[in-house]
Amino acid sequence: MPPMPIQQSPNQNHLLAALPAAEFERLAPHLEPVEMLLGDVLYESGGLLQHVYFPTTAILSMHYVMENGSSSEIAGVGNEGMLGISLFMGGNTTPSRAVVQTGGQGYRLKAQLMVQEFKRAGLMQQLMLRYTQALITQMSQTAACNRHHSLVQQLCRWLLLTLDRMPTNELIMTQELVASMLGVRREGVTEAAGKLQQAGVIRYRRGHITVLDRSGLESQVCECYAVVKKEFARLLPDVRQPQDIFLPPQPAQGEAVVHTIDRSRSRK
Amino acid sequence: MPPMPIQQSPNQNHLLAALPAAEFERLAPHLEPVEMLLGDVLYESGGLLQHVYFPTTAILSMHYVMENGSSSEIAGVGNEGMLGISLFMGGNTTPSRAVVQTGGQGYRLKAQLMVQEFKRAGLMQQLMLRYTQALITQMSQTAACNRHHSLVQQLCRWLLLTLDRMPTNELIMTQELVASMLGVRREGVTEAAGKLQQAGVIRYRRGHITVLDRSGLESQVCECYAVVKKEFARLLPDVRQPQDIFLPPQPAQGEAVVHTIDRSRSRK
DNA sequence: CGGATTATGTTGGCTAGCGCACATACGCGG
DNA sequence: CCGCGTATGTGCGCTAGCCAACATAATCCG
Repeated sequence: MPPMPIQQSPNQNHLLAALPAAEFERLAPHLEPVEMLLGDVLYESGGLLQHVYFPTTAILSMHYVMENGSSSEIAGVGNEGMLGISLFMGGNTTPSRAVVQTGGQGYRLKAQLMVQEFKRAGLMQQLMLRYTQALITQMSQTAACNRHHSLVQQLCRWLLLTLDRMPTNELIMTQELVASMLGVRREGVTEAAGKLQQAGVIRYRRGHITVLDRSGLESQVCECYAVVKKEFARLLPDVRQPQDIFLPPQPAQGEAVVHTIDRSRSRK
Repeated sequence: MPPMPIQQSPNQNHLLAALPAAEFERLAPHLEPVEMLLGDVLYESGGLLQHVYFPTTAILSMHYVMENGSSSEIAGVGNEGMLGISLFMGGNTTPSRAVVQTGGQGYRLKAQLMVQEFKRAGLMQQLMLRYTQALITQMSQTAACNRHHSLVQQLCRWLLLTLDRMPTNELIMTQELVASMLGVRREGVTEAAGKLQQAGVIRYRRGHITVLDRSGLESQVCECYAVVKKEFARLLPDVRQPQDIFLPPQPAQGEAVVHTIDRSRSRK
């Protein structure tokens, strides 16, 4: 069937929704609704950014492709955020590329208008900067997670983050694709997903992954998911939050820390 | 011997040096020279930022410490950059901690003054945002590198990045410390460093690592180093660049590494 | 309906890096 | 100049995840 033009509204994107009326009105006429298909490349590595994107139902993904062909996701962008921060950060390009991870809708805004609005130094600017800060947390957490946690844990993290950006609990996505997101082999994903299916947490068939038991994911995921969620909640509190946020027993921030650089990685 | 008060000047920091005269003059009276000792913790995870730091001879490091005690460097900050971006990005804290990786001098600026200056939306702001963008590249490249490259390659990358921030070619640093930076075992570093020493590229003794042959490092390092360097050069071209820059076949010059520090919270 | 395409399952061998448990030796401080 | 504290060297078993080469099966499409 043809892609039916589903109704969407800009305020399905949390950042747009959080804009004060005045700023929103100024932008609204220029928000161009776009349909994005799975696999579409929105930014090529090193290319100039023509638009910024505010997904509503689509999910986007920033990638880095290495010389040897392997790739890793750097960060994902759903209706909680936007794609194209490097525009107002000063470079007009990024060394990463951006692709559509889940087909759907969104809005885009011409680069020049975005920069213009940013330079007004209003709430829009503040919002964008805070979002960027949250994105930085997500990226650095991913770096640490890549290093220290198992594939299954990382898969759980990725599924939860993706789930939070979705209206349903079914991802349209091959294991191959998931593998390229996590930067691992497809077989590795098959194995990890197999374990989760065995545990009754997910079910999958050709190109579809359905989450049956969200709390099952939460019980296996590493701390990284909660850290990212918490930081988003802290930085963008006024922004509508996904239904259920996973925040374990965590009492407060300001944990017991050692005084010098951690020298005993094996101290449990 | 006592730590002799070595002469330093704010323009030894590339970001400060790149400020237009007017903005620099405004800030100068408030730049407070500080001596930072190896191991000092400038920001604790989740703590409030009291100052931003502009290293001149010191090298700082942003870390993330995981629940199981293992840790990874997220980004380093030397005289090419500053510590404390989350201040003007909107959060007043970061989930990461910042420590002194190489003792030395620098300047710090009270948080409030920094924010004030940033809000003037002058060149200072632009500079800070560009720096942040470069930092993002460094972080995401690290994430990908963690995933796809060997320990030796990563060690080379780290050594080169650190070298670029140093006046000499000798790091005061134990293998244990390097290990905690890279997020690997100490024994792994011993092995990797052993290989490099065997190849005549470095020499080390108890707590000292001397780089004998920079080009040797460059020939073994992965692409990640060049990507980061190139991005810094692109985003901060007006900023004074370190002496020798590694950019293989590339015509353009490029170099500048970013780091941020703040010792406000725990001072020994 | 049937064949081509593509996603997933499986297997075996391989290696990097982990964890642990030491041995050794450097060099600072008394 | 001696000695202890700590940085470094090594060895061994182990495991996660890699690489390659398939077998099987679901879906698309003619």
